[in-house]
This record gives sequence, structure tokens and C-alpha cells, in this order.
Amino acid sequence: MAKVRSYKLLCPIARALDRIGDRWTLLILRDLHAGPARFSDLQHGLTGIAANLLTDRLNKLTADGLISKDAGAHGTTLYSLTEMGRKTRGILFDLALFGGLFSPEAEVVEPGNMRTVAVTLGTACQRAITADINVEVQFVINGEPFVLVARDGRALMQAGQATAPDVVLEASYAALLSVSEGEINMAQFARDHARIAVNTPGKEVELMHLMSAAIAVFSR
Amino acid sequence: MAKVRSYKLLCPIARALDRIGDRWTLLILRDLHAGPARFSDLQHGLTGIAANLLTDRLNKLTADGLISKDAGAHGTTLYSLTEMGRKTRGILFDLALFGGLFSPEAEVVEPGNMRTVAVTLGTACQRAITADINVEVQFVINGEPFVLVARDGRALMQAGQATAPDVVLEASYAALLSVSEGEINMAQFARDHARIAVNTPGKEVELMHLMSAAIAVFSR
DNA sequence: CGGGATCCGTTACGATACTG
DNA sequence: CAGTATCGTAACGGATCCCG
Repeated sequence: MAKVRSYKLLCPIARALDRIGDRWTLLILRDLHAGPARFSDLQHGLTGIAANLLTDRLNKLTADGLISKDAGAHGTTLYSLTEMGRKTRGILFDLALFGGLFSPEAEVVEPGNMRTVAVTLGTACQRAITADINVEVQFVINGEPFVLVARDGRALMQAGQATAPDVVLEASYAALLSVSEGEINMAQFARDHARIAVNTPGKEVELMHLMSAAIAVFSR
Repeated sequence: MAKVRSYKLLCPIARALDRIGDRWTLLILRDLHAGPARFSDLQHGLTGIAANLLTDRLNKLTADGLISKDAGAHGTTLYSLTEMGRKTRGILFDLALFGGLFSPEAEVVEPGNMRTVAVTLGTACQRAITADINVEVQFVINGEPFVLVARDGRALMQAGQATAPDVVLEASYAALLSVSEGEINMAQFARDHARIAVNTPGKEVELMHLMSAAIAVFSR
């Protein structure tokens, strides 16, 4: 593990940046907020970060107690956020709100996987949810599955297949960004940019309520 | 201006980091949240960042529309946040909350100036203030003056001298950090770690209420 | 094939010195 | 005071190779 370049200031902002301020570090945490991931999941999601850098960052994050390294299914290794690591969610969401204010540059490219939506859409739902919402949704974003569980006034979005989703919503990442950044509204999104299958009739209304409230979080 | 190592990803978090993710950039913004500053103010507050790096960062922040460069008093140059730049306050405050969770390492040093308190304490007051608070406070932190104006349900803390402060509170930066990170409580702080002069009797009570509420923001 | 380690050219950082 | 110029060093990025 490299890293000697630290601010070493008493200021709490500098102390935070000494942990998560390095290049790539916040994007690694971003992807891990979608749930445990393997080395190569992360490498793809970060559009080809150099392997040695990913190794360095994972080691440093582990040493600082923000992530943990566990044994996965078939002899694989899984990286997960610790409780301390999960506390970065608010920072990442604020960054997403801020970054959404800038129009994308010319040469930007979509990330190698869609795990970023778990932080942006998931956190927005978490902040917008009310106690009367109870719905389990299977999202499919650019072909990748995510499951949103919203109940008891709490919402969590993770990568993976739902077991018994009330609603299945399929859309592109670009369309999702358009609606979150206010370029199209929720009705347009649902009508023209998403494929929605309803397994539990009525639940699609709850989802639309939740998503509308979530979208409103972005513009306040 | 040096060329930038940019992620060029569509993800809004990456777009934010392309603007403010470089080393030193967030600390420069931190200091500017205390009000306009000269080149050398910033250089001192950042404990001796290399001058060429500070130049690079200021140029990039200007090009991205986060700060502006204006003529100051005696032929000096002043850097200030633009409206877009001020939107980073929430990010910086979240970083401060997160960084406060880690105990300082052995060799940490106090920053070269105290402008960091304008983000941490000022934002906490902003989030905690209620409509019944109306007080102007002269803070003196490690000998540096800051003025907090709290009225109409809003609070703003800036570097500089107050014109007619209701209360003057003098304390060390270390003591302020101790209370914000929960090591001592507000009563202990006021009694043992601060020198308080009251110009408008009764206003010190309002200040204590505001600060207690602000401190509570740190631990939720 | 997943999970790295090692090597090496390139780029940014950091310190010092110097200038308008 | 507000930068510019130079230069050694450390980190990044890409590629290749290794090992279970």
C-alpha cells in the first residue's frame, strides 16, 4: 500500500479527506453502497481503474475500517462496507446533487456498471419515503438488476434479484438521469422511457408516489 | 493551469469529483466559505500548500465557475465563492461530520488559520437555528475574529470584526473541536474553556441555546 | 477466470527559488 | 503581495505476468 500524501491537519474536513479524499476512493465507496462486490465488479464499474490502484485503495479502506473483506460464495472474495463506511452515504449523495448541476461534458461515457444508482436513487427514496409506502420493486437499469425495498418508513436499494417484486421497472441509465436532473418529469418517464410490469395491482401507484417524492429531493 | 486528470463519467458523483475532487480543492473552498480571501490568506490557511498548486487550483475553480477573482481594498486581489461555489457547503459539512468520527492522528497540526470554523460551526448554527434567535456574536478563535449573525431563522458566520456584537466569545480551536465532537459539553465549554463578554444582557442565553442546538447537529 | 503483484513510462505534487 | 519557474520525487495508468 502506497499513500504517504496526507494533510495531517486537525480540521475534521481534512481528517475526512485523509481517509476518503484520494482519487477513486469515493467512487469505490459509491459502488459498494449497492451491496457487496468482488474485485472485478469494482474494476468494471470504475471503467478500468488500474488494478494496482484498486488494490491500494481497498487495502487503505480496509486499514481505516471503512470496508471489510469477506469470503464469498465459490471461494470468491467480497468487499463490503462496514458501519463506518456506510456513513459516507450522505457525502456521496450531496456530491451527486452537486454534480447534477453541471451538464455532462462532450466525451463522457456511461460507467461500466449501474451500481451508482443505488446511492443516488436509493438515497433519494430513503429521504423521501413516508410511513404509508410498502412496496418491493425490481429495477432493471441497462439490463442490470437492482431491488428496492421500501417499507416501515425506510428504503434500501441494492444490486441483485428480488424474490417477489410487486413491480418490475425497466429503464435506461440515461433516462433515469434525465428525470432526476429535471429534464423530463415523472409522468413522461413512466410513459415514454420505462417498461413497467405490475405483479401486485395498485403497488405501481405507491412506486410512482415514492419516485415523485424522491425526484423532488434532487431539486431542493 | 495543469491539465486535469478527469474521470469523464456520466455519473453525477464523478462529475462533481471532476470539479472538486482534486487534492486541496475542497480545503480551498472550505476557507472561502468564511468569506473572501487573498492568495496569501489561503496559502497560510492550507499550511503552506505550494504556490503553484494554489495557482492551478484557483484557476481551475475560476474556469469552472465556482469562485471569482475580484479587486480588493488596496490593489489586492480577492477570491470569493460564486453562487455555484456556495453550493458546496453541504458537502463540506458532511465531510466535517464524517471526519470528526476519527480521532486525530499523532502528528496532526492546527491549520494556519481558523477559517475552517466558518463551515463547521457556521453550518451547524444554520441548521439548528430557530426563528426566536436574534443575536450577533464576535467569536475570537485562537486570536482570529469571526462574526456570527443569527436572525430571522438564518445564521451566517464570516471572518472579520463585528460592528456591534451582543456577545464576545473567545476560545481556542482545540476547545471548540472538543465540544463539537462531544468530548466536553456546552456548560463545561462555557465555564472552563471560553471567555465570554456580554454587551447586551440576556443575549448570552440566546447564544448558548443556539450553540447547544448546533452541537446537537454533530451527533445525530 | 478471479484476484491480485510487478514493472515502467507519464503526470501531478511539493519545496525552493525567483520575479513583477 | 501575488504569483511564475524549475526540479526532484511520489503517485497514477497501462500492460504484463503470476498464482490458486
